[in-house]
Amino acid sequence: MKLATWNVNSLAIRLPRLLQWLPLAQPDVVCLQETKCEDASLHCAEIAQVGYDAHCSGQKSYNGVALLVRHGFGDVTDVVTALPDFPDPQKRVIAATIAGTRVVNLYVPNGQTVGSDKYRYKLDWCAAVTAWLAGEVARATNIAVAGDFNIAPEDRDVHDPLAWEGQVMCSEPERAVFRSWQALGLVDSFRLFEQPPNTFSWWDYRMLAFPKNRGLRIDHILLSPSLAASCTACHIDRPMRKGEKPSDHAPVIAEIAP
DNA sequence: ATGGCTGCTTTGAGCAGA
Repeated sequence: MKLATWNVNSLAIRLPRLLQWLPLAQPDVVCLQETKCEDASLHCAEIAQVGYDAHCSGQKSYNGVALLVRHGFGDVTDVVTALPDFPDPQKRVIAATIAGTRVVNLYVPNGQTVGSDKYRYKLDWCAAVTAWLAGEVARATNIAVAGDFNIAPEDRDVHDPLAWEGQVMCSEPERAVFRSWQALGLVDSFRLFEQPPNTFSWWDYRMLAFPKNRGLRIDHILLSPSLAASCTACHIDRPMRKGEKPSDHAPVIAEIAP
């Protein structure tokens, strides 16, 4: 399975790029975040034309997640679009069993600033995810948890660790969340392999951050031990951040042998 | 030191993102 995650920052704006990219990258499963559109506006027809079925949990203007599955890849069952015991109008999660692999797609809240109400919401939301994932991991041998985590797990995932020390996305409570998901047995697929230093998945639109490579690695694909054992590659599709109308995030792509 | 961009909004200046 070729599994990708990409925060598109508006599907409506990014649709041409998505439709170009799918046939080139040829992922089997894609986790999209920040679709920013209701389910009826997901352009399923155009996506189907390039060979993908879409399953989504969307809302107008903000948030929204979708799972794209390549035609013929396998059955899609047990679709879930909400966290149990955490009522939330914000659409940030979709999970499905795809060809026997449980795929969980997360758009973790941004958190704004440490100590803010939004930061509290981020930590509470993540705690609800942790409790839910424990059950998901126990039930499924093959499980992948992918998405925009809005957490840079280590200093090497940050262009300027001193400037970011203790800031949102790098704070200790957020990094503890990431480690608690690892403690469930999930493995950071990116770190299974030798990677170039200063490889990031997000760059601010401002401050010439991308040309200066002032970014963070906040988009992740975690794999159960079974999937990690057959994972042959993981990379960040940096060129997707270039050119006309890029998202501020680049896709992360993991390849898992059958 | 601040903000610097992009996308959204009952089309406007303001919010949100990270």
